[in-house]
Amino acid sequence: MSDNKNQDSVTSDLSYMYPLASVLTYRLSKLQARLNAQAADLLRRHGGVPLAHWRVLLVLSSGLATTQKEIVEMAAFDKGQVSRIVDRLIEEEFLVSESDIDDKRIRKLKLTAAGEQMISRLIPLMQQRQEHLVGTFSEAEKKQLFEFLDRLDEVSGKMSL
Amino acid sequence: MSDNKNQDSVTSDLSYMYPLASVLTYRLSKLQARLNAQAADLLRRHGGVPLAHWRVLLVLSSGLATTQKEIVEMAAFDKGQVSRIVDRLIEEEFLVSESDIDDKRIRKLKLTAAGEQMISRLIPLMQQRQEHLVGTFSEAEKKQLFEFLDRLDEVSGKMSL
DNA sequence: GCAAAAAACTTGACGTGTCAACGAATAACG
DNA sequence: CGTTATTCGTTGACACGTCAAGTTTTTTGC
Repeated sequence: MSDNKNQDSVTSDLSYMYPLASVLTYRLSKLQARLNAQAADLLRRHGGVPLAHWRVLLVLSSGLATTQKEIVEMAAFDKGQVSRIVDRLIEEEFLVSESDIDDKRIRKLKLTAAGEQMISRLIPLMQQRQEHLVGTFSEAEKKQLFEFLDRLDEVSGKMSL
Repeated sequence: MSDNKNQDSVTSDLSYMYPLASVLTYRLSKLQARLNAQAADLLRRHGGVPLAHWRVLLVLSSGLATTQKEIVEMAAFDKGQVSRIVDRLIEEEFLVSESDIDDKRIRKLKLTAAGEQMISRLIPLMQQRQEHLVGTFSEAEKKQLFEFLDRLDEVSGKMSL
């Protein structure tokens, strides 16, 4: 009832100077923002953790990572951010760390019971959300969508101006 | 040569627990990150301003907004952020403001010569970038892509868990 | 072995984004 | 009118994200 409405007029208005792609990046960033807000909101309302913390916990819970380096590699997060988030998660007792015997640089990370509990409580919700998001896409459409994203990934990498 | 590689293994590894959509959000956020980095890099390398500042300047230069409120409406930015960015742009003398005679709450914003110059220097680059991004998409594909985004926008709005 | 390079993590600085509370000015309307 | 509601903008607080420099420990390679 207050601020931003008219998504439509925005894109069409700006488009006279940025025919498509700026509108594309605009659209993508708005979509991203909404998806993040939705996820963060879901996590908050169900007594969860901030979104970025959730993502870290999730990677750990999958068993695919036990160190910060692995988290960074798996999820393409920033290592600095991961370092700080892990600190917080340890403070909040969702994680414990022990230093590796063979390599004292490494923090081996493990979920606590509280951590496990939080994850298993929230995972079903997040899965429902995922279903909700892609539920309207047929298999063929999903495939196409991902192909588009692949192509955008590719061109978003190399550009030398 | 250092940190994150293997986009592929990431998505496929995580997908065992998050069949598609989590991968979708993952993919979108990575794509977003790359696009932003690309734009920010382009702006930085050509002596420009930070990305968010650029976006504000762009809306102003289009003539579609002359007040903060209008910027917020046009671009769906946060008004707090716009307030601070406008402050900085004024400090850096890309903008000037004068208070409206009829409504003393309002800051009427105008680009300075330096502001205009910066915009007109960077716009061609940004346009090239846009071309680069969507250049490989046919008209039909663009249409399809945008239809997908519309649909995702829609479901990303309403969800009550 | 030992110096140099690299790895794992930390820290600082800055930018981006969102939310909510607030102040000042204007508009609504009884 | 004058009170109340609304609007425009500011500010504080916090989460998120990126980059670069710095520490400690391990590896590499003479």
